[in-house]
Amino acid sequence: MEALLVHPDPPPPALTQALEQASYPWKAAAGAQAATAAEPDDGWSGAVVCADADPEGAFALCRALRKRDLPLEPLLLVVTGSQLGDLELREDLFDDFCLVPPQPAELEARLQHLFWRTGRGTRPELVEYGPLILNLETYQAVIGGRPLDLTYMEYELLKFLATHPGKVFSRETLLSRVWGYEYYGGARTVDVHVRRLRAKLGNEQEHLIQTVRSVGYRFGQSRWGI
Amino acid sequence: MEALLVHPDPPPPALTQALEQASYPWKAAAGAQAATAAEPDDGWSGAVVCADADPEGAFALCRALRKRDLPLEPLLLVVTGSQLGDLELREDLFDDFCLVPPQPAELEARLQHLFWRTGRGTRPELVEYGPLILNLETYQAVIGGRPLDLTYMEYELLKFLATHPGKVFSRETLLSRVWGYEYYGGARTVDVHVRRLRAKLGNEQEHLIQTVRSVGYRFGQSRWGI
DNA sequence: CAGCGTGTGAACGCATTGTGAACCTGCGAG
DNA sequence: CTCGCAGGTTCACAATGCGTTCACACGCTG
Repeated sequence: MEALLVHPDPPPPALTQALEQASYPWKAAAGAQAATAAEPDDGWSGAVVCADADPEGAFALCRALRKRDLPLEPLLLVVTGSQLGDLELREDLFDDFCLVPPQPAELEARLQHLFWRTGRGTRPELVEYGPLILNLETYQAVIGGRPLDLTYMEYELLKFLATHPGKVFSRETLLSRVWGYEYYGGARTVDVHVRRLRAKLGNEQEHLIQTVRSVGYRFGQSRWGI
Repeated sequence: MEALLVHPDPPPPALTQALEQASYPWKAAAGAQAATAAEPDDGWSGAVVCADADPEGAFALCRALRKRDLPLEPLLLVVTGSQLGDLELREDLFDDFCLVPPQPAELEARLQHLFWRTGRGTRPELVEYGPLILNLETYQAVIGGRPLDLTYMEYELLKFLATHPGKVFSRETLLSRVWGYEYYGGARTVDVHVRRLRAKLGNEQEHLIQTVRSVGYRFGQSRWGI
């Protein structure tokens, strides 16, 4: 996801903390010029403008962002309680607002709703490891840009392994954590699924799942290269 | 100015106090029926729904208000901090939200902004995805220029799926979000409606609704670019 | 009553999955 | 160096779980 434009530069700690906690990428900019200079190739995904310290500058920035060829949306304004009255004649400068200090959960919900409204969809939940990307919402997997057509159990197994990279799991552990039932008899089950996974990963990437003899399987590189 | 619809009946004192202070006229209603019964001749000017005491009832009311011939707008939801997570898949049920206890100044500013937005908002109210266009005002659907003759449930199901492209939904989720009741017994219902939808979409487009085995259904392709 | 929309149970077909057995491989013992 | 074996890989096949499809019942509306 592209970055959010955040004002001012540097932003107040409470705001950055809330953004980090909601795991939205962001870049700060002091003014309209800086915002244009630092803009990502695909454009800003939105803006969060904090108006408590320098209201004039903040509103000026909002106005500039709205006057561009492609008006920047969505724009979330952060204001103090005493500034609420100032919003009345500036309704066109923002899409939503919240009060200082911004609460992470509220900020996240507001951004979520704004992105939904502006049609950009939701931020996908991803599991990433090197060339592998698992999209937990769409149940799709991609390795090095190539989509993987995985069955349900394959996906679940890969998801479990990829969320604990480097760690070795015994077959029993995998059976109970991925399959969800107690192990009774079929350790081969894991082997075969690992094999099918490796086959679908392809020659290039099949080393991502390593066999640890007499122990189990590990996903990804161990720190020691073994 | 026409009255705001307020839920529940009676509303929490903090809410009424804030509304009085902001001098918005209002009437309380406990549910969808009461809301229809008490509706002014010119319709509600908007709604403020407080969800802290009875979330299920509140969301049901929102859904009902949105499903009317003329969906009620704007709709402001009042929630507790712990309910923020519940908003994620209900983005279509409200236009803005604020936290309990509602602060008069914030509530006034939010209502002000909502009225401004809906007053001059650009709202053809379209849902678009590739060749598919849903006109939420006229309840018509078009695929690749060809009009679709959908039944009510088919339209609702397609609308829900198309507003969350790429995301996989279980049958239970679809039942509770589209049908609006708790699942008891009929997962086949979803299958059959999906089948009827696919049939009407035609051979060309039926792939828009994909089956994710052991999980559910997905509309459209996921986007990896973001 | 006919027609339509909708929900539900049952039959069917097939992809997925689990399992046993054969085969391979690495490693230690002798 | 060779042998034996424990453990891993691969294969083939059967069972089962899941989705699709069909047929029908129910309720509503004209």
